[in-house]
Amino acid sequence: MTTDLPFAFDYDGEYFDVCDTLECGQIFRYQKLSDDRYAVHSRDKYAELVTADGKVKAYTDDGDYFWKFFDLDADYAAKAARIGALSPIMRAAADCGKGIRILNQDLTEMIFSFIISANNNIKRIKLIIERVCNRLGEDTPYGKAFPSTEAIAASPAELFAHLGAGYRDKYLVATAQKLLHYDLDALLSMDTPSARKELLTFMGVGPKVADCILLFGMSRGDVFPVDTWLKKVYHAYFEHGHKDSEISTFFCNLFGADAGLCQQYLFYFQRKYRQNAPNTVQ
DNA sequence: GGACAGGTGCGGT
DNA sequence: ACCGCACCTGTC
Repeated sequence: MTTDLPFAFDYDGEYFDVCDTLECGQIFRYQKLSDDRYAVHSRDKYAELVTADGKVKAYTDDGDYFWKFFDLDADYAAKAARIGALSPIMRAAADCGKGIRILNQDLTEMIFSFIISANNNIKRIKLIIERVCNRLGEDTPYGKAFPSTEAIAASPAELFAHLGAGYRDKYLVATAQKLLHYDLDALLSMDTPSARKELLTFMGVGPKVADCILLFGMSRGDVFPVDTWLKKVYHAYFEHGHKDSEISTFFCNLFGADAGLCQQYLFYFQRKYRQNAPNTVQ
């Protein structure tokens, strides 16, 4: 245990699996310390989570923040039961991923993180974000904070290329400069379709990244990010009639307000049991 | 060495 | 509005 990190709360583990929650593609700033211990960074905050005897214990300076971060007020037993009742495949996916929580993360951090995630794999995304934080983030008692919009906007694009972001370098700077004079509270107050349309005007944000920002950074459960894994899921377990660009809408119509959690269950299910064809990302 | 995974921007239609 | 290609890095 990191020294002088206070105990904050514990939570029954049946519907809160730290490993499954952190490793299903919604967050990139975490480390596995051992089989039952994980470290998590969000903004300038830090927590360690220890799983033992069917319970998760959180150690952090800001228990309120991480309680909300892990969505612990929501009833995932009810959600998983409702989703599992939809079909045999959703039953299997919900049973497999019932420990997943949809994280409530920082909006700005999600925008930059998922721009980096585009056309990229989790291992490399984690590495690039870590380098960006080390280079531009403020010091905290437990490591670097996620960089400010100002710090990213003031950096030359070449810096991000040098840190491994490749051709996404200019997307980061362009979006940071746009956000300098942007009202994110207005974005947060929009309905989901309007906010999605607005996010699509950000450089480096397409349909998939916009849906990830809405789901993980704006607490919008009624979106369904479609990446290559979900395209495989669609063709393997659902239909064949839709073009790739229509798959997200198909799943949103099917799952409604639960679409985002259904996506996480299916993503995790596919990665856990069906990781034959695409990159085996670790 | 060469193919390919991984989403978005852009130019052409 | 839709389609096809370029883009960067890592892995097989």
